[in-house]
Amino acid sequence: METEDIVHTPEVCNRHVIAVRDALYVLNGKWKLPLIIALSDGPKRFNEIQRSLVDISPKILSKELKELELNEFVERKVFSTTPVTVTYELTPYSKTLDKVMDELRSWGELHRQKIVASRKSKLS
Amino acid sequence: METEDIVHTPEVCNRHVIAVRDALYVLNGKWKLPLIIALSDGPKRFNEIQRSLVDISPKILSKELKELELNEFVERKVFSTTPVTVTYELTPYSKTLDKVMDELRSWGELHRQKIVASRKSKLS
DNA sequence: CATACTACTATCCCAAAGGATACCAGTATC
DNA sequence: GATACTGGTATCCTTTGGGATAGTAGTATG
Repeated sequence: METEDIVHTPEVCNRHVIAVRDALYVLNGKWKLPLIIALSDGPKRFNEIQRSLVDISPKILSKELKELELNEFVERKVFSTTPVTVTYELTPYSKTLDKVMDELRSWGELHRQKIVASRKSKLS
Repeated sequence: METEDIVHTPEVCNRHVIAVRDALYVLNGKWKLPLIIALSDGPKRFNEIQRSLVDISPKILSKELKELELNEFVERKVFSTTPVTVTYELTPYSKTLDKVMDELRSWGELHRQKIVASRKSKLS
């Protein structure tokens, strides 16, 4: 049942390439995932995010948040306090990324272990 | 059982960010995944790959193949025919990416559908 | 003897990503 | 009146990714 009866026509491969690229296009860049993870324990304000992700400049943070908003991973809420406060929080749609993130995370851990192990064996 | 008893300490989040970044670091760029998919139906020679991935220049192809080799996704084999031929093929380790790729692919398809749907609703 | 094939490398160039710094309006605080 | 807070923008700069083009050594083929 789990056997690989995959057909390797150029068309099928091409669809796969496109789908995977679509996914990576949305997730790539230096800050998208750190941002999503930073927001995963609740809404945060602009300056709060900037403080928790050390070394991100306001220009970059602004740009990344806009992109996350466009992709509907993040909702921006404005409160008319004085001064105005703005919060950013994850949308329900962002939860559809959970399995992708889990796989990326566990594979990333596996790969790091492998790298470390192969470094050691080369020091033999 | 599937409930989210995730602890959101900065340390845990940080480990997650690092692992996910490690994974994306290996997969990103314009050509890594097309290359892996291109090799998924068997070994290919350098010029064969270049012909099947239209528009990749030899410099880029060479660089990408070296990186894939470093990460042990691809094995390079030299045959002393005349002229020398070189083949590239996926390693068993590259199969550890299967689940990641599947998740990325299916999420990419989901996301594309969402984009298309939301475009339509905005044309209302 | 010229051309084509093998697998590349070298050089130069352009565009995009990312970052540093200064600045904006408005209000509150010292 | 100076400073600090809110959430950003504007400008300039550097780094990185990627691409175009030409060239390499050695052999074979016309």
